[in-house]
Amino acid sequence: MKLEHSNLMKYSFVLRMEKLGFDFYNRPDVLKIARELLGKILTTNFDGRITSGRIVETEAYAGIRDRASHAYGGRRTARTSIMYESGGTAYVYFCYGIHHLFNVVTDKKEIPHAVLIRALEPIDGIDIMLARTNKKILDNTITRGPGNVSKALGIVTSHTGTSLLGNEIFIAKDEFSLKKKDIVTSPRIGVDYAGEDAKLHYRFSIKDNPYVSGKRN
DNA sequence: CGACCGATCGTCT
DNA sequence: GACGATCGGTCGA
Repeated sequence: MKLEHSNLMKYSFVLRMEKLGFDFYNRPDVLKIARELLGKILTTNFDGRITSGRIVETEAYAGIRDRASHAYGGRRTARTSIMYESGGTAYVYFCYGIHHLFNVVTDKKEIPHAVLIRALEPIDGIDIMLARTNKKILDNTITRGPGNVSKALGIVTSHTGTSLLGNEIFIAKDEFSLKKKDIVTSPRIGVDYAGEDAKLHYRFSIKDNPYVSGKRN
């Protein structure tokens, strides 16, 4: 696939950045937080290797009442216990034997809400991302889908439990903002096992952004 | 395009 | 022992 650079990079500029703090994450409405995370900048800095991208797709997982959530019914295992930490913690788990999926834990301690980061538009460290993903040229698959996001940013399951208030993995806001009409909601991907909850519009994405996963926005 | 399929392994039952 | 909060490739219309 060949794309014009200008078409591929719609939101790759950065204005004044400010790291999101404890108060952003420790709020009860996970749907609101998932929506607000659109347009924010996710950065990883592992040994000075900095990669970042603007978040263009998220999914909310609403704790013990949500059949699609790993914490449904209050389920608490060695893996999912991280979800019960306070907001602003990374929950990373291994999926399908291949992918490391990155989630942001939200709400106060003991309330296991989380937001899955599903897609980014790359900003910094594109050369590093290309190396990590074994790609030669930049296209819109490099950070499209949650498995690819983690691969490009170097996030693996050992990062589960990392505080997002630190300097290794964090999310920042800048002066970028979205209008309501720029945000699309839809059912979550790959949660057919969740019965009625699979139909909920808990997925949020930026309209027409080429990095959003799935078929057509 | 859409449907299908194989890869691959940690986690939980 | 079964099953994924996935991805990328292939095949056929």
